[in-house]
Parts: sequence; C-alpha cells; structure tokens
Amino acid sequence: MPVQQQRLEPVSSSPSDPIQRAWIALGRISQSVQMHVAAALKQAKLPDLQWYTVLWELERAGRPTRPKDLAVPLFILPYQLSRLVDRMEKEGLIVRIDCEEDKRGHLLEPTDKGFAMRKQMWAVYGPAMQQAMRRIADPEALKLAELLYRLGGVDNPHGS
Amino acid sequence: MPVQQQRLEPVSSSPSDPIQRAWIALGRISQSVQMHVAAALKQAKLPDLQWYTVLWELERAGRPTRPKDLAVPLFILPYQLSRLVDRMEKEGLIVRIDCEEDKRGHLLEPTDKGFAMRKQMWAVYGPAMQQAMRRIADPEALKLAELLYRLGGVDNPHGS
DNA sequence: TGGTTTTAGTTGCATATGCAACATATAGGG
DNA sequence: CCCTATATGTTGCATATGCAACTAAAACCA
Repeated sequence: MPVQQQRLEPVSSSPSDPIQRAWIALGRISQSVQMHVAAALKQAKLPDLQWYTVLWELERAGRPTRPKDLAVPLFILPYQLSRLVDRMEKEGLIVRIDCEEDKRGHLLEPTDKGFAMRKQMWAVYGPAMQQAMRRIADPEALKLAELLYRLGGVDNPHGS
Repeated sequence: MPVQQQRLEPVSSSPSDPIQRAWIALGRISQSVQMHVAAALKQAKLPDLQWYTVLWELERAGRPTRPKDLAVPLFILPYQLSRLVDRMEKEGLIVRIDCEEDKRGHLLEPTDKGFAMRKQMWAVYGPAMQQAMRRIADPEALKLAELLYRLGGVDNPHGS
C-alpha cells in the first residue's frame, strides 16, 4: 500500500445533482425525439434514419467515398457499416465500386434511386424533425446546440 | 381539390437552421456520452445501462412493481421488457412473484444480488457519467436540463 | 349472467447486432 | 527484397430485437 498520499480526495466522486439532472434529461429527451422521427419514417414505409444519414453524407461528399471516411461522421463501427452497405446495396440505393488506389477497399456512391430516396425521406424527416422540436424557438435551439457542443467538446461545429 | 385556401403557406416547412443544428447536436452528443458510459460498464464486465435502470426503478419504488408500471419510466415496449426481465431473472438479479390482485401479471422485485449489483454498477456508472459530462459546469448543466425538458414538453421534472 | 372488448404479458419467427476471427492489401524496417 | 505490423473490410456464430400473433385475465355492458 502507498506510504504517502499527496491529497485526501474521494477516488471517484459521484456526479453533482445538476450533472445528473442534465444526464437524465439528455437520455430521455433525445430518445423521445428520435423515436418521434423514427416512427414517422416507419409509418411512411421509408427506411431507417441511418440510411438517410449514409445517403446524405455521400451526397454531401459529392464524390465516391470510402467506408472508413463515412464511419467517423456516422459514429459507426466498420462491421456495422459493412452490413448496412450490404442492405442498402441490395435495395439498389448505393453501389460499391472498385478503388484503384487501395485494393483492400472500395468506394461508395449513391445510385439515382439513392438520390431520389434521400429526397423522399427528407420530405418526411424534415417535417417530423420540425414537429419533434416544435417546443423550442430558434434562439433557444441555438443555445441548446451551443451547450451540447460544449458538453461534447466540439469547438467549431458551424462548418459542417 | 380545395376551392378556397385561407393562406398560402408551405404545407410542411423545412426546419430552420437553428432547429436543425440543435437536432444534430442532440443526436451526436447524446450518442457520444451514452457510448462513453456504456463502454465503461462493459470494460468493468458489468451489465448494460438498461439493467441498471430497471434495478434502480425497482429500488426507488420500494415495493414489488408491475412490469406495466416500469414500462413507462423506462420508455420501453412490453415485449422488450418481458425479455429483459427474462434475462435479469436468469441472472438472479430480480424475481417475478405472483400478483394476487391481477392474475394476468406479476410483480417484480430485486433480489439481494440485484441490490448489490446496482450498487456495484453505480460505482462505475457514476464516475463514468461524471467523466462524460466533465466539460460543463453545474449552472450550465441546469440550463441544459431546463432547455431539454422544455423541448420535451416536460413541465416539472424536479421531483423525480 | 353471457358475450365482447381491453389490458397484460409472452412467444415464434425473421431480421439485426456484437464480437472475435478472418482475408487481403498496404506500410514500415532491416 | 522479405518479413512483420498495421489498416481496411468482411463473416460465422451466438445473442438480441421487432413485429405480429397469441394466451389469459379483467372490465365492460346489455
């Protein structure tokens, strides 16, 4: 056992009440609004939000993109993305094309059907998001985003 | 088709930029902090956060509780809870006991092992939450919780 | 009371997921 | 150049999940 200890502090302190309240609120409310949008998409017989995000990232990139470059913005593990791409390719929304520079991987690109699907999904997604967020006004929304990004340690989220 | 229209407005408007920013921040940051805590529990070879929440709600209730009364605070569907209870019962953390008043259902109660497990999980969960939330101070956390609850339409969350 | 509707909870089945192991290609170092 | 280490994706298998169909008890109601 250590003979000397610099300070006497609790080894691992319990979160303060405000922190716990924020934590709980974050879990509950994010789940609630996510479910609202997910339900809207399902009711419209459209694919999952994740599919939208893939299509959107590919469209935003504006060129064929490597899975590994998608994995980061999507917060997704490689094997998860691999199967997600499988399903989306099977539905004809994206295609895997050979990558000349690195024969291990490939490039992903939306098909025309993929572009169309993203638009179609946005027609449901947008209004559902609006509805889910209807209780806060724009200035509060900005404040909320700012606090969240500070919490997440993101410095400059305005660019993307 | 309608002969007269009161106003000329887009049928379903796109969310404003601040709303979209808040939406995206909410999704990303909540996922990020949740994953942080989930990883800490997994690394400690402890069960999922959901198990904690079940144990905690049962402990908080202070008496045997019906699944249907848990489903609401847990934001969980009946069939999900049914299987969650299966697994937790198999691990000896909770028990199903017969309900005299309503023979359809039963009551859930933590075992001693269940109580112990909740404490043990909190020893990891608490510090992990602290760590995940370390970037915001208490006053900001309160502001965040307030904004989130307003967004979710919850009036008085201070009680629970 | 007898019949219908609701509520509480479970389950069969198809699909999705996590994890660890795998295949293959590139990069790095003597 | 060869040998090892690392990076990029994929996959077998066990487990978890969503959905719809199901059982059974309670509530309603005529």
